Amino acid sequence: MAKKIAAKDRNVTIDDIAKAANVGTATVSRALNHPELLRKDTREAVLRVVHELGYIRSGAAMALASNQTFTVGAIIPTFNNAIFAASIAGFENELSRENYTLLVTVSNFDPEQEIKQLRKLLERGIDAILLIGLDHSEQVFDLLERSRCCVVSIFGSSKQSRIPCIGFDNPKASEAIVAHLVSLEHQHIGMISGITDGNDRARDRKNGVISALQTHGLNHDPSLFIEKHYSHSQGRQALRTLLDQPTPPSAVICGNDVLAMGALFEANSQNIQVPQQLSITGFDNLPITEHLRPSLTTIDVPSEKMGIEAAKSIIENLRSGTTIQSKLLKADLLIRETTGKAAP
Amino acid sequence: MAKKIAAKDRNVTIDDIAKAANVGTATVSRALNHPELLRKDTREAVLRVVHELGYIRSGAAMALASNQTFTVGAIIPTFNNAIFAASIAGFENELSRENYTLLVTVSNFDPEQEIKQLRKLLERGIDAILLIGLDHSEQVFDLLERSRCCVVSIFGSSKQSRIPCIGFDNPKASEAIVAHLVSLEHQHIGMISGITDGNDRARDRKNGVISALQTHGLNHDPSLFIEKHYSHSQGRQALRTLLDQPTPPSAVICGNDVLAMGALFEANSQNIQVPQQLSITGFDNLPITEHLRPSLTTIDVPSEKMGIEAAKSIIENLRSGTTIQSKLLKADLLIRETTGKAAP
DNA sequence: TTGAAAGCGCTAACAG
DNA sequence: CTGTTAGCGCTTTCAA
Repeated sequence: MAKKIAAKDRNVTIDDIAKAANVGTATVSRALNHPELLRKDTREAVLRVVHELGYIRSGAAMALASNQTFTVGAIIPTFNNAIFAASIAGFENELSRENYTLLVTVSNFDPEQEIKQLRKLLERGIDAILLIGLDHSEQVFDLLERSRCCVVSIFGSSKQSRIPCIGFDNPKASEAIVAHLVSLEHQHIGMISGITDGNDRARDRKNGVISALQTHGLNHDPSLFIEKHYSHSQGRQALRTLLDQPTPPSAVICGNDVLAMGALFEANSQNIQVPQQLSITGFDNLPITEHLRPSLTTIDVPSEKMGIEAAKSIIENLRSGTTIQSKLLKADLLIRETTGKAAP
Repeated sequence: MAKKIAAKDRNVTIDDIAKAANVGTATVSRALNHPELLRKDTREAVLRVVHELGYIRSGAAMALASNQTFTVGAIIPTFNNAIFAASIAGFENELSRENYTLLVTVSNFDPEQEIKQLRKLLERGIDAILLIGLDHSEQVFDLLERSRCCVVSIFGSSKQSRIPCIGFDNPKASEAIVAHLVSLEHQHIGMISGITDGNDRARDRKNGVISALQTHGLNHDPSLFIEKHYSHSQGRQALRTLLDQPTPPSAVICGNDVLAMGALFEANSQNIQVPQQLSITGFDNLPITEHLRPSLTTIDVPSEKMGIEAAKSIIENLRSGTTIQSKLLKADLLIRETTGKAAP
């Protein structure tokens, strides 16, 4: 009796299907994975039983036997920035269409966390993994190599990355911003950058600005370059600091849109006219930035597209073993209302 | 030769460890899962070898043998709304701390998609699952029941849900909004609601408004109630429609902050003074809403907290089999600057 | 405290 | 075209 309950309680397995359909387990497996190998009636008979019994395959058993999980991992710095959400959305959507599932973890911009999360993902079993940017600890590269797991990185811009990278040219984008501001006759340019330590994107953006400044024969005043964590309030605070300088900047370049919005909100609060008294630029083109008043001049980062392309590359690699090619997408300057002629 | 390469190419398994450490596989397993059962020196010896060989356990094999995956699934409507991102962030964070991993999929507000995704998650193998809201197709409940998978839903407010639910009282929040507007002497109140079909949260919020209107003896004018998909532009468009009515509302209640921001942006564009000429309310309290000018009056939805609580309940259930208790968190009205006295 | 060995449910040779 | 069967790498009795 107890036994019977236990038996009923057990999940339906491939053996149950095989028995009920009067075929071997291999045939059931084929009906599900390689239907074209079966005679039409056998296939249909098996599939009918599968439906009748509400059979759900065991991913664990499949993974163990076939050595693939149809699962792809991702480690993102945070969920609290719409830019990563957009990439993950594109990534998930594309994976899902090909019947892959997404395992997501968050590193909180912490290298140690990233190692831990990677180890966990590898242990769980993944066929491929998505990483953000190019700055990763040696252990990460090590684990990746030893596990021979397919990897793709997005958001980065290095041409000589150790892992395939679908990104865009961060420094070039920075240069476009500087060129734009210079064309508006700004001479005194400041920057609210993200924390550059361990963050290649933030570093690339900042260095791009600095080198462009030099290119245009402008002075790079370190006291006008502030690094902040990405948040509205940090952006606000940074702008306050900048405005407190002996000679405040006439234009502020921000490391991303969140910081830029913070700066813009602060300017609003202080009744500083943007762009008449102060120009502000962002980076990312979050959906909301076009609706702000004034709307934000920013870089149109292809966040969703990077996710989609990354997924496509991964799937192709998994299917046919083609090595993944790095790709540089374009990220154009979007001139909107927060930038204007420098006050005389 | 080829054989040797193949051998080297193979992943390190528990057998390799057992052999290298001169113990049985059971001992290795114990060293990793129940270290307290081993003598100190045996344990340490095994662990040393584990590190030396860079051993990574096979999640598939573990799952197959132990019938648990240490993986939890989640199906969210979309990544394109910071509110879900916040919940997922809290959820992931909490799971991660207990060494669980998160499998995320997106339904795009489509019941068919949800079924497909659930089936996929179940097949991949999950120990528990997080769902948004209480509206789910019969098949979802069916699958859940048959798989005996631990479930929790967040964001919903029904007291008599079929699945445990960690949410808040949506109708009550709506009532608070109406009461607030009434106290400001608004008599002509409109609403830009989310699409209510298949969305219990949107429905609860809308119905909450309608019934509160009645409670306060106000007329519910259906032409002032519009349903829109959640996006800034839909919010803008809806406000335009509302303002085109013969007698436009003096206050507009929005189904969420995204719609509210859209309405606010539209009002800004049309140079309509908020709140002097028009009051607007949101729902969710997205981080950005406090920085807008005017800042948005909205409902402080405990999005992250719901994620955290859900994760805690799940983990407790998985560990000790305690059934999950539904919980109603509070979601208070946050009176900010977009609401004011009705124009006379 | 440890080891041997029987599965877990599926895939993929191999054989027919 | 289909069935038999040997694993996949781990957990977990059961015995020692």
